[in-house]
Amino acid sequence: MQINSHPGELTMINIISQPRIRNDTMDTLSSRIQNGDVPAVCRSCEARHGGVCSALTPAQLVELSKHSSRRTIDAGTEFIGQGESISSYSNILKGVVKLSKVMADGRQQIVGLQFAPDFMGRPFLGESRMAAEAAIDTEICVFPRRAIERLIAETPGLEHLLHSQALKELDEARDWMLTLGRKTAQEKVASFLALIASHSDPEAEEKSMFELPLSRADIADFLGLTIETVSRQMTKLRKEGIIQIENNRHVTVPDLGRLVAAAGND
Amino acid sequence: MQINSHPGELTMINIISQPRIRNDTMDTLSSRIQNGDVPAVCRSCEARHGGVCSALTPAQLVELSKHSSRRTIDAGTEFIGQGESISSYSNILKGVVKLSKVMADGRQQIVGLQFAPDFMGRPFLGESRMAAEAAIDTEICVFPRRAIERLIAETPGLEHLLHSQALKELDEARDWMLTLGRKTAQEKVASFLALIASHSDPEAEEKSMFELPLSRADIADFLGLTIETVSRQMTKLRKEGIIQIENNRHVTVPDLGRLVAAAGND
DNA sequence: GATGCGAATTGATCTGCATCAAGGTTGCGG
DNA sequence: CCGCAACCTTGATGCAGATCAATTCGCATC
Repeated sequence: MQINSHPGELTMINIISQPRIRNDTMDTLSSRIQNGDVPAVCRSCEARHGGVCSALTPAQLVELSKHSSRRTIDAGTEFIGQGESISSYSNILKGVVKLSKVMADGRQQIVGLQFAPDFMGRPFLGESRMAAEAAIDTEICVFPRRAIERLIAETPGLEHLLHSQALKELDEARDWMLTLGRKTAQEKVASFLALIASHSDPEAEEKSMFELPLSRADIADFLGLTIETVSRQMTKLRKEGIIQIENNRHVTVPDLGRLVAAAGND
Repeated sequence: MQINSHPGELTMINIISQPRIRNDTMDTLSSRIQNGDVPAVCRSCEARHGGVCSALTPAQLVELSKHSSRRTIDAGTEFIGQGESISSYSNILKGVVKLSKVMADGRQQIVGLQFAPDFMGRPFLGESRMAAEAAIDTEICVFPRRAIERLIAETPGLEHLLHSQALKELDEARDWMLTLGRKTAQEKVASFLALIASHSDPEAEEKSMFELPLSRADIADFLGLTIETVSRQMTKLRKEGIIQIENNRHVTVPDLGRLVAAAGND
């Protein structure tokens, strides 16, 4: 296990003494929650609105926050191993996590990308069927397995929320199966870029600019290709004017429509 | 829509008058349910034990059975189209259903296989993101969308059951992503055979015999290959002694261990 | 700016699977 | 028993993407 905990940010208790950040906006968004009762740590937390915590009452938040802790995970560090037993769940607060499977001989496939404020963990199963690794610097809020499972049992809304997320991930996985099984290399790369664009800039209609959260090697593992093929297809898309590449990681898409067409989704 | 309804078997009401089948075994298995209160149609139904209905009380079963109907679907007929709006859910009672996605130019990928007593349908979403087609002759029990959603809201155990199935399907989809993205043609075919073997004969340790529920074309669409490649790899596996092929559809696996090794799962 | 190193690109060649093209098998209706 | 059609197998050839092999780029450190 290679979790990096920054001093003064590891536990909830330490964070409580920090100044609240962006509190005004949060209050606006969460008119239905009584902020006075919500733990201070949670008040500035994104996950309280989109993540698991949005299904909890203030009293439950208080209880859960006693057992949870924030962690910062550096890019490239694996924090759950394939086949490892699971003793905790977590919420992604910031960053991107890749879920991957490895074969005995080392062949690897990324089977999912998770963004904030996704919930991570496989409920009702003792061990992880894949590895989780931070693709870029990432912050998560970790809950002990026991606490979450108790909350699920007593809060139907929470199970509904996790069920919805599982269905969303299932839809994504099946979309990706079509990409892996039937698309050409160019379509695969375009599909990946379209996926990232839609996540980093959900309401963009035409133009989009973003930082790729994955290296070429990661992209290859996500698309079932090699690094070289990914690179060639990126240059091909660039020469066709569908994308512009600044710093290897920074991509501009002048016309999302053309990108989506190149991805084979017409 | 091409649903084939056999006269006398279409509605619950007609079935009520039929003799009960395998009633003794059923009673043994379901000691916790008062059979006297359970609708007669449901008493001989497999899905009452493994499927959605196992989470319902006898009173709920009675209510649901009033709105549900049995249907027989011939092999090869599509009964839900991609992008079609969903007005019902169903339980598979018998048979195999393939879920597939098609691209605009006709390329197709099977993204899931469902066996009895799986639940079919995408809760909380108005339209289907893929097509459903019977791979072999199949029987389903159809419930109106409204009825199921009402039951979910009032029965936490039902949502838990559907959540568990969604997680199971997600695990399967991700396993298949590894197969599609990183395995060779031979490993793909071996993986498919191993999958079918495990479904048709779950507790077999060494030897297994089964009927393939899919044609070569379907297998190709499931594996992201062509018919020809599937056929070649089947003969290759046969010549290597890993499988025996009787009638194109009937396969014998003398040593499951060797098959699993050929599938790349060591 | 020079140095060094991992990451990315680019080029040459190879190969696994697709594609194209015949046959062979099975089963059904006349 | 024959002929047709759907399905499967087998063979010959082509090509997309893998593999092998240099560069080149980006960026941090001195």
